[in-house]
Amino acid sequence: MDQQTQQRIESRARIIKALAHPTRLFIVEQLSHGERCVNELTEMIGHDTSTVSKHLAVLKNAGLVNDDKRGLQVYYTLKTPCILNFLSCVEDVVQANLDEQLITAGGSD
Amino acid sequence: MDQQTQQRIESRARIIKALAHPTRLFIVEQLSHGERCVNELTEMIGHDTSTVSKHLAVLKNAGLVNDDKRGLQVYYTLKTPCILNFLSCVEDVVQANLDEQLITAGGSD
DNA sequence: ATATAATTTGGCTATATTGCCAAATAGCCA
DNA sequence: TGGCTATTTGGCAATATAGCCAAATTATAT
Repeated sequence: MDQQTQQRIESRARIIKALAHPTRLFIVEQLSHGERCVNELTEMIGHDTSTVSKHLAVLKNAGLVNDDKRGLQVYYTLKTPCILNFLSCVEDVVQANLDEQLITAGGSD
Repeated sequence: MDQQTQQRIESRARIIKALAHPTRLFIVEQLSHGERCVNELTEMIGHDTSTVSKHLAVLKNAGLVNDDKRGLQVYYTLKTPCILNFLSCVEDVVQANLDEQLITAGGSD
């Protein structure tokens, strides 16, 4: 594997990693409905504000969200709507896995 | 956040997590060109066979690949082609990030 | 200036992940 | 059976991640 391939793959992995956490997926889903400030997200998520803030920092670092400070609040928005298509693909996999489990469970043993 | 939402999101995160590693992304990319056995992948990746085998187990557990033992080899195939669309979206984000860095680097300071 | 509210940062512990080595397993062939 | 090859499994050490609390930062209003 040449170095260019390596780097390309690592860039991608960094972004996917940023999405690979339930809380951050939830945030992305919320932002797909419009901007949200840290406080709103924190209330929905039920973790410490600092934890939510750190998750947002991860998403921002990956280039997935933008932040916009207005007054005391910082409003976050989704930067890349195509992420949502990605998520619907992931949902297909979830469904396929469930179907398979049904088949496995229902099959002869 | 109700329990159903929680579970849905965790299912998704599990799958995304399986993709969130350079080696596993590389494997998925290779499999998009056709089936590969563990040995072939190991040679390309340059890690221990056991390491590659464990990465493959992660992908399999997430329902992303199938394995098929034929003789001594185990051949792995991609189970969900839509994953590739997902990756092309990720690539868009990579590009957007790069572009932004160029702008930032070139901007006035 | 002070008080208050929203957010971020630093620091800590607990847990999870990665990669290696060694050993176990599975299939083929003599 | 015994040897050989491909793959998986177990176990360990190093590193990364997540969450909490406390403290710092930023903006508003009195």
